[in-house]
Amino acid sequence: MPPRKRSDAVRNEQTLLAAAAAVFVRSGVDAPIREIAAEAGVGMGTIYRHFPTRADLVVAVYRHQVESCAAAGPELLAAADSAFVALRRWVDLFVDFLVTKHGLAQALQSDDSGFASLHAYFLDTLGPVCHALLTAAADAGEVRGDVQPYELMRGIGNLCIGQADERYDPRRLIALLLDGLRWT
Amino acid sequence: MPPRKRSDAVRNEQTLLAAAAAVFVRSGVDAPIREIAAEAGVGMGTIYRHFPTRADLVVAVYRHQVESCAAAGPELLAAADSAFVALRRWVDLFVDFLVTKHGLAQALQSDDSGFASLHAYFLDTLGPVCHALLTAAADAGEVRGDVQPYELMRGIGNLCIGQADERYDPRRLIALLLDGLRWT
DNA sequence: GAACGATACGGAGCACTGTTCCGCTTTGTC
DNA sequence: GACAAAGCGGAACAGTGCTCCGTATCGTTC
Repeated sequence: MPPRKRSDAVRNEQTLLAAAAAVFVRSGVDAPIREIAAEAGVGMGTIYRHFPTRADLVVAVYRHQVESCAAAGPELLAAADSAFVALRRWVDLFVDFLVTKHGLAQALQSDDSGFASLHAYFLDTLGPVCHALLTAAADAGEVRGDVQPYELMRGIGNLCIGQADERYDPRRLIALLLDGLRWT
Repeated sequence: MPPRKRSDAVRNEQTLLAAAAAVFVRSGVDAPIREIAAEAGVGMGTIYRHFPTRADLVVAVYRHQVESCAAAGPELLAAADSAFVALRRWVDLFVDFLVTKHGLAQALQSDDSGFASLHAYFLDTLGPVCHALLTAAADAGEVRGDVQPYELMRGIGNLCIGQADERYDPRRLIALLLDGLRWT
């Protein structure tokens, strides 16, 4: 069996998660590693030891929220009158999550190697949920059946990139996209 | 009247444009300034003197193509049977332009100060064209009338971000978006 | 074609960031 | 208390944007 972790390591990991969460809010998920290290009061080596890539840190910080979003999918499907409504509500949750995390949508598309596994994590966790909603809506004849979960999620993520202002509300365009999904 | 420009300055500006075009193809519009300088065989100071910000260089390299895209708008409107078809064709041109310039769509959304004026240039040049197409289609009752050119262009630009592959074709989602535009 | 002021050039230098690496410290155990 | 293993800190290196100024080149004037 693996040896128990040292108490200082456990403590530092928690400290780091809290610090990263605070810094992400303040400076976005692209914040300099040094800034997170300073916020946590640890050295940079400590961050890299616990979270070898930036994606690991981002995933750790947002894991609960992502999983909660994943869990909401089946619930919405069971509760809503139509599968399309469930899909729309789930997309709302997804969008709410993305737009409140500065730079996260951008990071999801970044080809920066430090973010490589972020893409994969989101896809693995939320992809099946999106697939279920999409399939249900397609089976009910509420949306066309030739759209894949991957492209829908990526499209939605892309539409969330950039600072929203009074001239650009990602939700408006995403609503348009979902309308386009329906039989024409 | 302003004094004539020095011949070496004129020559260098042309050399730089050619070099930048080549490097943008190879390494994207985010390529290091040093790489462009090396390609052109000039010092970095020379680049910054001619093109103070990266956006200036990008605009200079792509000016002709952007203007040609802008010019196509009215022509398509005059030639096509319906305003919606004209809009769709124009969007195709816009998308073709964006997806063939690695990193350009990303740059358009970047809040990096070096790209700040790029956004403005695209908006100034293509915004009115998009507005005309959108208005014509709305007047013909072919699309809803509550969508602004800015949000449409930005949405399309966003959908073009990231490497297209067999799982993600920006054109598919943009077609969906345009379909959503017709929904009343 | 020589001299000269204006213009432009080159690249060293600074600031900032990601990432690695290794000597030092802390922890848990005996 | 002593010891090995685990963990820590931050100096150091590499890549990049951008500035600044000594030097080189150009165009003009005589």
